[in-house]
Amino acid sequence: MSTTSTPSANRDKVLATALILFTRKGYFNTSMRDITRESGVSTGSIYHYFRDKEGVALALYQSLIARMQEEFSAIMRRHDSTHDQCRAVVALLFRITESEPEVMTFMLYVKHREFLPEERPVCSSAPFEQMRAMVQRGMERGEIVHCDVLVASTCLFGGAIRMITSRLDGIVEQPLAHYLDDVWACSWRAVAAN
Amino acid sequence: MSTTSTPSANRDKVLATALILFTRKGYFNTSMRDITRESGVSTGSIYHYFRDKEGVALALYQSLIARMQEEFSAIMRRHDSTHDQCRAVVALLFRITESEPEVMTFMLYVKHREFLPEERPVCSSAPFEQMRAMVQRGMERGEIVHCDVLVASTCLFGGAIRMITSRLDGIVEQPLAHYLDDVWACSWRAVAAN
DNA sequence: TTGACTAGAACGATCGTTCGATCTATTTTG
DNA sequence: CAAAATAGATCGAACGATCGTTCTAGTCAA
Repeated sequence: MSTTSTPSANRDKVLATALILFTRKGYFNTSMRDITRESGVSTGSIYHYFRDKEGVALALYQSLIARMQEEFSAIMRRHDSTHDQCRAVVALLFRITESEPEVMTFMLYVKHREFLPEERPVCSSAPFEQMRAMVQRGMERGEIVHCDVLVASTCLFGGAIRMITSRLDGIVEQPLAHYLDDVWACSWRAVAAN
Repeated sequence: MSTTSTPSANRDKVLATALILFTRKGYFNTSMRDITRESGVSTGSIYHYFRDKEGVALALYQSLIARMQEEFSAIMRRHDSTHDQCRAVVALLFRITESEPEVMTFMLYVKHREFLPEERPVCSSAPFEQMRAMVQRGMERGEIVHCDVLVASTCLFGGAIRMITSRLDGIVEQPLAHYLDDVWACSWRAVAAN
């Protein structure tokens, strides 16, 4: 099967399937046989593209991190003030949570340490550092109250991020867009300079 | 029947060992053999006290939830205003994070759904509902700005909770007590009525 | 004697991974 | 240009390791 249209079509199929299964059932509850069955790609092919099961998870993780990093960079280019940048970040995260919940689940809600022991925690990945950089700059500009950068960015984004995990948990019933204005009002008030 | 339990020392030893191993290596990376080796309790004894591996995790989870529920109830009894209650909650969580990081890790940072599929998510467990109840009451009293209760409690505690997970991740280097005042200032400002 | 508890060898299932065979498309050779 | 050679993909049966759990036997207190 799978008349190779592009050489790496199967590679992408494996990654897409892994994202679904890893987020739905968890990494350890997903066997390689599950991935071959759901993706239609044979064991041999998977091991041709990836070193092992961990390699699949790693490739997935890095591709999602990279994507997020690009989107954040675009936001930083598009908006000037820290206020607008950070609000755009929250809006983006809310949007992705609704349209691609698996992506958000894998980024925020999966405990990577358990199956990617080499990898640093998500919180120290590039996108999170970009968020801290925005806050840092906002502090220098006087937009954000002067205090520890870690504290400020944690408080600024903490509410929104917990809102996302609550939504992924099914605690929040309405689409996140419905809460965006309220959440942002609270979040910004927490760190606004005046 | 059910005589007042003089709970077997071995049962507690298993739970204590499981807490350490589950949080250090993860549930799926911890084998029953690991638990027998580290606890010194034989396989047969473990299966005498617990139905299966999941039963160990479940007992652990429920005991920690119950303990937290009690501590929160004590806080609600001890303090009057919502402001003081919620601040005491954050202070307590920060304190536990430092003195018993495994407890906090297991409560906040472990993805229970993967090995306790029957259990509801942490966010809808009793302690989290207590937190929401405090906020609700604060809103009725006029201490907290009137908006969706879920939004308010998420924003009020979101920063602190993310601070905890960051600390558990090793991103935050100072003991959490060092940040308590700043974090609480931000958190309360996010939802304070005036 | 009974029943709660301890012990650890053994079992069956399942897992991640390997391996040799086969197919296909591209490149090299005669 | 045709044929042969090479390299990249694909496939799935089979392997060895490890897992959670069971089972039988034994201990000890009441």
